[in-house]
Amino acid sequence: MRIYNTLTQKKEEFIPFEKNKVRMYVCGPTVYNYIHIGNARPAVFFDTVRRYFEYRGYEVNHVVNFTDVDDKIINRAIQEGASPKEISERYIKEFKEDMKALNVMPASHHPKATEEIDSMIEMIRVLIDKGHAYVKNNTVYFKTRSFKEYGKLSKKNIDDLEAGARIAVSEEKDDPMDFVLWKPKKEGEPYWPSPWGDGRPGWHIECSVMSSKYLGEQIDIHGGGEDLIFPHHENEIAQSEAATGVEFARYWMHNAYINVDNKKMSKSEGNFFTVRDICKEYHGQVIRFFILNAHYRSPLNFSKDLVVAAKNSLERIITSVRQLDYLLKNGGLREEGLSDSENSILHDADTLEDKFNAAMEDDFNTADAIAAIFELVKLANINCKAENSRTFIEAIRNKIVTLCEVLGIQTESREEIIPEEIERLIEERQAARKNRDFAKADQIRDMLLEKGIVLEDTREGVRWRRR
RNA sequence: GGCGACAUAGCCAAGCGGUAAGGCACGGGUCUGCAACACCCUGAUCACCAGUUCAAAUCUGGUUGUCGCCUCCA
Repeated sequence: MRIYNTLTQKKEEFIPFEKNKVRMYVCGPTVYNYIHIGNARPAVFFDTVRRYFEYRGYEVNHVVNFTDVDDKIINRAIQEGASPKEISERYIKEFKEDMKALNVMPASHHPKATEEIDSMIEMIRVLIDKGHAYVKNNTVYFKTRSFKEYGKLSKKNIDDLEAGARIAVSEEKDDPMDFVLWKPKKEGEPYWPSPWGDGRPGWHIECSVMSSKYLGEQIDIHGGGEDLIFPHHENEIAQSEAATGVEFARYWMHNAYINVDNKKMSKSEGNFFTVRDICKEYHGQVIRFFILNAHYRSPLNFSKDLVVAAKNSLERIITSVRQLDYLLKNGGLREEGLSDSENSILHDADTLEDKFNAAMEDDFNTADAIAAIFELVKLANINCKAENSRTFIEAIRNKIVTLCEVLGIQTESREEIIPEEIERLIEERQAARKNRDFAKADQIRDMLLEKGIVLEDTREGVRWRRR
């Protein structure tokens, strides 16, 4: 298994701290709004990473935090006349709903920043004790220059940063690059007591703390969007390694953005599409498929046309599985074992499975993995007939379904039982067709189409599906 | 100014030194009463220039263009 590590800018062999176990932390959302399609990318991608590891027999401890105290949440609360807690709780709920639509499994742990304040205070205290942080006016700052390796992830050096700094230099800080670990309370904002006065934690300290609490001081993989590299992840490294003295995370994985018109999409730009809105028109599976169809480190453009293309593309896989299910149910398949030619085809299918695995082993090349699935689909479409053996059809079908499932793509027919009404109409239409009463046959087909039922006359009989 | 990424057929997208995966769309055909599904056929020398090499989309240098980080942000 090879993973591209932002830290070394190279693909590296994955060697976990503990054999067959993966400790993975992925920065989660600040919960003040519905998530947009760009936020969906890391969620879907790292969920796929987790699924792949599990498929390969690893035990994955996957942590995704909720940043539930933050300026944006507070602003939103003021706007809506609600409390920050109401806002964050509402959007945590909505986030989980979107995850469900995208078929993203709940993480092993979903810690909330506001429930980990004690641990944050503890870590800040350690940093002060070790001389990596200082207090001024009830504010605690991290002393960036005290951490010699600062900049090792983002490949920046402090002097360059200061030269190009665009922020007004706070006269309070010893150095412009120092960042806040604890900030004092402001009127009307949530606060917690601390040795440095009432206040709340800075953003970066949250992740350092939640990561070490749920995964230990050292983790295998730390993930997130590439915009988090600096300053967020750089600061996390500084805090964690300054506090513990050991390497924080071995593999840093960052996904590229989803763009609109080749421009970054972000909440602050306002050029974004929420997952919720897209799901009104397209199944969450389509979005998931759209995301996985490109390599996670390549920028991906979003547009309706591209989603439609993804939908049609995914439909091809689903149709194939539906046909196989149809054969298994209605095909009158041979019950004896495999013929020589079937064995040979199954061998080809195994080769494609190997291709799928090799693609995933190579830094999670989901695009290549999907290509392997399509080749498998073609193999099935060409070779799977009613004359085949049940064992054969089942083997092919299960292979496609399993590989799709590794990517979190569901192919199972949603409806197993044909409602009697539809079944009756299909029979009626078949009778009409037999009598060459095509007008009546078409009338029934149109009627069902209006109800969202598409009929397909195959050699093995009539198949139907929902639009 | 510093750091980084990218440029492959109409579109999306793999490729990581050995002679261009896969998908969508278009067109032609087979199947079908018609349709849908499926199948077959059809398409690129990889932004440009120079170099390294027996061999480059893949390595090096340069040019052009696009984007991102350096400020909350997936």
